[in-house]
Amino acid sequence: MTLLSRIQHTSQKLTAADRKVIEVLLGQQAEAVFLSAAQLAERAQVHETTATRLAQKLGFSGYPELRAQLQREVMEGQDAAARMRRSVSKVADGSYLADLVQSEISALEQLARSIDQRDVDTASDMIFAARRVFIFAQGHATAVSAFLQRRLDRFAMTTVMLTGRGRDIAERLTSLGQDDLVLVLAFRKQPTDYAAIMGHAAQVGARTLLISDLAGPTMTPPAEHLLAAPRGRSGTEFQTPIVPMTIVNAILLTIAGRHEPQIVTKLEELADLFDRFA
Amino acid sequence: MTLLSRIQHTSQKLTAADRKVIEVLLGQQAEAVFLSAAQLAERAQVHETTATRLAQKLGFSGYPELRAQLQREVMEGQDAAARMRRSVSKVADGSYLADLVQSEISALEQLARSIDQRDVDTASDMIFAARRVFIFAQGHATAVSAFLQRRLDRFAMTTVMLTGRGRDIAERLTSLGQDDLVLVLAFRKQPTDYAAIMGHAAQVGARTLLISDLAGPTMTPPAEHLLAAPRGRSGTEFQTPIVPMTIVNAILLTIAGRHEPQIVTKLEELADLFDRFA
DNA sequence: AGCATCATGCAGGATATCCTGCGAGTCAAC
DNA sequence: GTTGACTCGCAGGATATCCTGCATGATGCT
Repeated sequence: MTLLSRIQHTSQKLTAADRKVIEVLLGQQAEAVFLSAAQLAERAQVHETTATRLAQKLGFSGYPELRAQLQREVMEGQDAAARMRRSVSKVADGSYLADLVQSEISALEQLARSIDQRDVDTASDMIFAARRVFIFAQGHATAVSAFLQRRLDRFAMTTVMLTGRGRDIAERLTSLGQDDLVLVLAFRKQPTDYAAIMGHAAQVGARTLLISDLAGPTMTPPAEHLLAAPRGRSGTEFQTPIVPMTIVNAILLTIAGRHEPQIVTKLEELADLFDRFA
Repeated sequence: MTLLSRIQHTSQKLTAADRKVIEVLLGQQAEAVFLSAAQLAERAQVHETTATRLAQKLGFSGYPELRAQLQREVMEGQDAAARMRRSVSKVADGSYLADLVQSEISALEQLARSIDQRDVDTASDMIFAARRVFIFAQGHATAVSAFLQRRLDRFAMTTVMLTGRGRDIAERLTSLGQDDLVLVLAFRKQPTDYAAIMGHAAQVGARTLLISDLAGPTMTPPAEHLLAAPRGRSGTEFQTPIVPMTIVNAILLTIAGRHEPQIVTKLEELADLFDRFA
């Protein structure tokens, strides 16, 4: 039973003080969900007791239950995606494709909420300004890094892949200088060589950019700039590279958009090159 | 100071248990704002104490302060999300990220309409039944194929990558037999070697599967089974691998789901299962 | 192996939050 | 004016929530 219907159902027995409380409760829902009985009462200019008794009048065992109900309602109201997800999984059970699409969509919605365009701008500028871009990725992240590298090459940027282990990376890192950028793609947990690479970058004055998921903020040492968003299905381990892939695409689009003149001509030159080979 | 920046700033001092808590905190923000220290700790599978101490490490006087900070940020974030959703129509404000997310979402919705789960089932069975899977991909499709190969390897399947040009491919194709499957990832236009590969496969009796976009139906000779969906942003030069990537993920999920003792319907349960393979 | 350092869990106390018995005040009916 | 019904606030107890000292165990270094 919804809070509103409970209120209507009990409206005859409500006092003036009760109505004051309800006014705050419904009028400031977004904040009210966090308030204790005393805080709520203070906003409504009534005594704390009134809050407790109102909750009981409305059929709850006490104030905390009332608040929990309000929390549920507010969350559902705002999470339209959740509502959709429920109905879909109910209709199309056994359809992995439909389920997957649904969860990817909500992951993308979450992405838009997690990262601001300004952060993307910063990342784009860092890449565009770099003399060379060293891309570090391991495991599943290589799928994203391969894509990124191809695109940056198209933009006529110089990229260096850091894919192997220890030694291989160290060798390729020797030339790293202060005009270069180290771009790390890492998910789930901090890669073994992460600290060493970041440490070296800091030492030679290279800039650092980390694209990650929830593990991003915990990696140490921290990168100069971080783009991180949860990769779908909070709590579960099932995660696809869709979200980081989209982050990368947003960066690429931004580079293209903000530096259109240069990029476009590079692409045209490339088209000529292709023609000559074909 | 934002919670995220505090986490980054303190990342050196964070323990494994701390990270678990942070994962829940950020991954399930919407719900975490309501949880008590004990409830949060339970979700993160750590002791309540950890929550308290994490809050102090991050510079709060205690857990309640941390939660209050999270509440503030979530509330602001929701305002921001609402603002963004409202201004989605006018993309001119330079928010490439928001625009991109929006178009990816509609591309995914289109995908769910274009491909039926039964087609995914067929593809999954073909892959699972194959002795070896030969994966052919070129250009941007390699990003997807690399991902697919990694996953199939985790399923303990035998994969062979066909990536190079002409000669390289021919050499690796010599062993192709009738128990094998040729899986082609190709977008935009038919790759140069496509016809040769498909021809050879037909000759030796190998099965063929094509994952593609709008160009798929026009490729000749046709593959035995085709999974194709438009990749959004029709007409634009910039196309992302999100849709084919999601097709591949659906296939992988289906394989995992159909060949596991227990029949699982929920994606949550599948996630665990999938993780066991991954 | 031995030691130091640190992370983690436990137990108990401190605090915040909530509930309830009691009484003062208000109002209307008689 | 008295009574009764009701609202509201207070105070104290009950409970939930949180914090901290201590012990244990893990880890790493010498």
